Amino acid sequence: MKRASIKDIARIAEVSVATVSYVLNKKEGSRISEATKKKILEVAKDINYTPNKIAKSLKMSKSKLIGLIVADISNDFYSNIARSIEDEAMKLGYTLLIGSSDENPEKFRKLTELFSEQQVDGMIIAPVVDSDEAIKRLISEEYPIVTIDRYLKNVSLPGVMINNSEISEFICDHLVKKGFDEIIYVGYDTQLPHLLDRQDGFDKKIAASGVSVKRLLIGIHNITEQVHTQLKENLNLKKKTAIYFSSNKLGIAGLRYLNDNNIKVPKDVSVIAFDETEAYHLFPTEVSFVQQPLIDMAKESVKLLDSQINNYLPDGKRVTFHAKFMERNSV
Amino acid sequence: MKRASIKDIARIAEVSVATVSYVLNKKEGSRISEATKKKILEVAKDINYTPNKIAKSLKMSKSKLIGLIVADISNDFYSNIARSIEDEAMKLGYTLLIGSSDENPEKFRKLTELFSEQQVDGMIIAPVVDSDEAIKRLISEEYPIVTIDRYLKNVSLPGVMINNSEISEFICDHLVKKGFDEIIYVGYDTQLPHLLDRQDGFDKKIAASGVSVKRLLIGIHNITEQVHTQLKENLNLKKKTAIYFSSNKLGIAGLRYLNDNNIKVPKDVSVIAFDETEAYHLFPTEVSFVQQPLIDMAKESVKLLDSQINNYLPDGKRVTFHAKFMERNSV
DNA sequence: CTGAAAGCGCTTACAG
DNA sequence: CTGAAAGCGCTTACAG
Repeated sequence: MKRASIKDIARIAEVSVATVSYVLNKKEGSRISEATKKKILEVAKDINYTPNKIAKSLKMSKSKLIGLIVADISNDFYSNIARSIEDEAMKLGYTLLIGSSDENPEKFRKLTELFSEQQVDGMIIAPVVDSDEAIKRLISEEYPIVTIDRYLKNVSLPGVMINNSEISEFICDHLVKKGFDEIIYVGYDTQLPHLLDRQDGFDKKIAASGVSVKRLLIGIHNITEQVHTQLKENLNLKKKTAIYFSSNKLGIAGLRYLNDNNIKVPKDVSVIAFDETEAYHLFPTEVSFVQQPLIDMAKESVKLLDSQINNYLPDGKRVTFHAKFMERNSV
Repeated sequence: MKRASIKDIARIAEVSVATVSYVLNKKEGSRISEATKKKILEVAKDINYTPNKIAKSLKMSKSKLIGLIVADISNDFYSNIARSIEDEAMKLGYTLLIGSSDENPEKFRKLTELFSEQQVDGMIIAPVVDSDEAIKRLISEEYPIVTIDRYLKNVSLPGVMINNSEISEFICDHLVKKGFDEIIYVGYDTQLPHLLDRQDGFDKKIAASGVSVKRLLIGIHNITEQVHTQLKENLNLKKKTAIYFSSNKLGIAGLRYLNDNNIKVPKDVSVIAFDETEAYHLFPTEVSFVQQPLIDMAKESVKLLDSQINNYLPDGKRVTFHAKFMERNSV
């Protein structure tokens, strides 16, 4: 698997490696005769030359690699983000390294380390709980980073996110106005700021409304089982109830519970979920959901990273996108 | 963002870079005194040293990078595969580059080129139609490659796949035995061998059965719309009909059509789908489906690649996994 | 218009 | 037990 190098081209074309490099990189400044140019290009083609980007990276201290750390690439939400990031990154000439943290700070740290050792030019990350130290380490090394979806409480980093609190306020208001006896908030038992925001927005409005409320907080493992157990214990069909699922996983788990137990939506209970997934469309009733502008967020995250890499970004710029309530038939 | 190198460690610890390298790599052969060892490790920690894998890669001609080319990372099927590949790759010390081909041979070729220039140690690929040339190019460069999900007709490459033909035969038999008037096969209008196999298995059995059959072959773009149109035109509810959707995308599109048009499963029509997705569980009826052992396939693909990279694999080894029919309530 | 040379950060065979 | 040196495949300031 020994591949041709510019040295080989130089030898065969009887020029110096410098000249080869100039020609291959189409540098304008240095005028090379058309004759040698042509010869070099021919030889390159003949011997199937492909540049070694690793060597170039080493010399240039630029790898054109960016690292993406998500919680789990097999989660619809993140795989959709990854796809848009991939497209945008390619446009700007970057190749994408991907890793999943599983919400585990140790895995997260290892990924940052790995990516940093691979000399990625920057990282797009979805921080996990207790990842502050790993991130501070990156910052101290002046690593370009952009957060996506999530953000850090104590560190100001460029990033993209949605208006979590506001959209939850809106959803809560919407449900309150419909006159439910009880509203159930299904969220995670977590310290992730963006999820706390989601809950806070809801809490603020529900408190003001006086409507009866239950909060089911789910641990991040065995989500499906936990959601089932909690709903079983807490869902009272005698009351006119609405459930607000604050993530796609929670929504899917909850809808599955309703389906399995033959609970009709919106007849027996009303539902609003978070994030879009094809599954919502296959449910007996089309599910109303909160839609994040994933493509725009992903694209913006790459742009933010790219400007950081090229040093023309004011520190800590955070871009907030607006989530949209997509009303269907589940309320 | 200038990071410390072994040169810096050498200078501060007052030893040679060779010695630093030996210590950091814990080479046993060369005995270094405990004192210098300790000193070097201390200095390394003090100045926050992290190895530059790009430099190492260049020297060693091994990048510990592997490239994964799927059709679309935002497709559930591939993101699940990617996740398992990621886990297995990490275990073996590889980092994963990911790219989506969109079934486009030109994009596919670009990705192979990109990955090859980035000096990945090998690639796991889902070939697209007309990608033979790009792949032959890789082979001529003796690039370790493993195919996943799909395979090539004219080139013998190590890879993992399922028994596409057999499982379709099984599904067809199963439906024939249930005594349907008509069976509709929904597949792709494509030349991809593994999908043709899927269709061939079905065709073989349906021909022998004498049951009335329709084949709806869908182009790879605007799948949802096409499936809707085709089903609208071809689904005759007066006959006792079963539909076999031969991919997850087709299944989801088809089930959505049935849902939107209030067609009941299995009362009005019976359904079997391919691949697992959460969406199948949210459908009014639990959908019977063909399950591929994704995790095992993904793990095996990494192992195959790793053995190829390390040169202890007989050429062209192909591993066929057995898909499983998961019977639910949709027939 | 073209080339010799230094250097990016590593590893390792060799010498002492 | 330790170091000097070569080399992986590039780029580029400099000289001619």
